[in-house]
Amino acid sequence: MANEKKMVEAITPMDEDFAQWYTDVVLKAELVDYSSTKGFTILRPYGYAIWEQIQNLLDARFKETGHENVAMPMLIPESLLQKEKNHVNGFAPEVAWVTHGGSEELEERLCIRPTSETVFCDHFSNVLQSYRELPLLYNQWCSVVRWEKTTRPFLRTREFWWQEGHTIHETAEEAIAETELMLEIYAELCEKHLMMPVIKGRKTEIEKFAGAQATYTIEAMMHDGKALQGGTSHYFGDGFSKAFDVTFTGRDNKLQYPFETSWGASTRLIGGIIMTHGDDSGLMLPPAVAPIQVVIIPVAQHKQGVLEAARDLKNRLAKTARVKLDTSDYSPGWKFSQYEMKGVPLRLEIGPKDIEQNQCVVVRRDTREKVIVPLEQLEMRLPELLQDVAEGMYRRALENRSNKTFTCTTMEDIIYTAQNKPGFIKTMWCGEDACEEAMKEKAGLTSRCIPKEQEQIADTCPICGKKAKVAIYWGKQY
RNA sequence: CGAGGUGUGGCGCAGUUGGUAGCGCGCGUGGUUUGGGACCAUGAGGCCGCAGGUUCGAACCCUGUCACCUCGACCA
Repeated sequence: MANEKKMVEAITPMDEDFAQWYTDVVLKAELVDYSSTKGFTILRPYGYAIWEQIQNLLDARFKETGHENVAMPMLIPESLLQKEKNHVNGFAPEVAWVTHGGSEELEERLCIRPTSETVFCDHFSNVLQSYRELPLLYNQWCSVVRWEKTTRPFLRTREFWWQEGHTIHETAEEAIAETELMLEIYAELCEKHLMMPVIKGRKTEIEKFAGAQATYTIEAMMHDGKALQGGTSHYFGDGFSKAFDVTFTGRDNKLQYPFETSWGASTRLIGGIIMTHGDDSGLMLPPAVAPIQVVIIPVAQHKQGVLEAARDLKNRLAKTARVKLDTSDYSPGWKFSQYEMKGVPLRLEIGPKDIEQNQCVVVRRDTREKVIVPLEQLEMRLPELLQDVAEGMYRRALENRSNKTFTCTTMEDIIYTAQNKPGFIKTMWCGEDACEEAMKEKAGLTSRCIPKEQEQIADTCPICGKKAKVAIYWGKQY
């Protein structure tokens, strides 16, 4: 009977069907809703609030490192998009076009930005005069459109929200340093705030961004062993500058081309949080980005003094954490489940028994451990407990990644592992495109990244047998 | 874009040999409850995805079409 009731809103167990589990969590935690436009989703208040937390953390770091926010047009003339040929080839299959203004057909069709390198370059070419103005360190928060064939909330939608940084520098060294700095900032966001361990590395020629000289990435592993790219940082050299004729007068009074970077992180990170930390009870949010860090649930709230005590706690603790008090008429048990589903890191229960003893019960979302805390100690204990939850989340995520990372030195081993054990496969690689393509055909794996932290696993490439150049991660990606 | 599947109140579903739609959850109202998804009473809510066709009669049969989901190929 009680079971029947549970079934109604139950989340599909992860091990039964991970994809369905994901969809259930996303909808039941009220993060997104589908819209009437295929492939476009609505970020609901709770989902958007998580994004705002991520924005705040990233934006602060961008500002600290000298970047300025700007807003660029969302429509790009076709001729502009065509200027860099690798770039346009990479994006052409997935751009949406505006062909009419009102009832008038446009002379030149306009693409809805899939990314804004071209617009930034065009602008840079208009404003840049002298080396004295460099570097220009710009960022914008916006949404972009890519006409994906199949879509999933957060992971692959036709419109997604992100930030895209675009910078130009006087020298290649400076631009490369910028690319690396931004990758570090993304890694720091993931590791310190989202509690997602990531592998920093470089993309192969095949996997790199259209038009880039080098693409850097942070790769995280989801609970099911698949990879998710958490952010990318590209070094363009002067390729775009030349294509868009961005020039400045150098120190030597000669016309020069600046060196350029771009970097981005998107709402896909939220998908990463869900699939890294979630469990069969639903979402589990890292305290740093949880819109509600502590939910206060009064028990027997109609009894004398309970609501007053709960309100008092809420007011007091508002300075310590993001606190919500739920005084709705649902039963406490219902609220417990509800906020677990929504991933709130800590739950604070206060009822008549607690009030009598001047204490409350705090329950961790990650372990469900109950801690009795004297009311006067809350300001001290809550931050500690939030920290404990965060560390526990990181530890479990790291453990999952370790358990699902396999080192292979032969093709047989790679194929067997790829077919039987979801996760990352680490091997040596000769650096040839042909071997990378063979990996896809034979093992169904794509390269994730050439990790920054290199190690010598073997001397030869397991695919062709020739001398190996680097260690590389393979996997299946979202 | 290939292969498969599903469209019936907000959600999940039932609907027999064709006879004009029902259940659970949720939602509203009143009351009793409250330490792991409470209970009683009462109420609102449905062009059966859409368009044709067959038939005296279609949620059900036929044709077409659209949307969504899953799996592949492509991507943050």
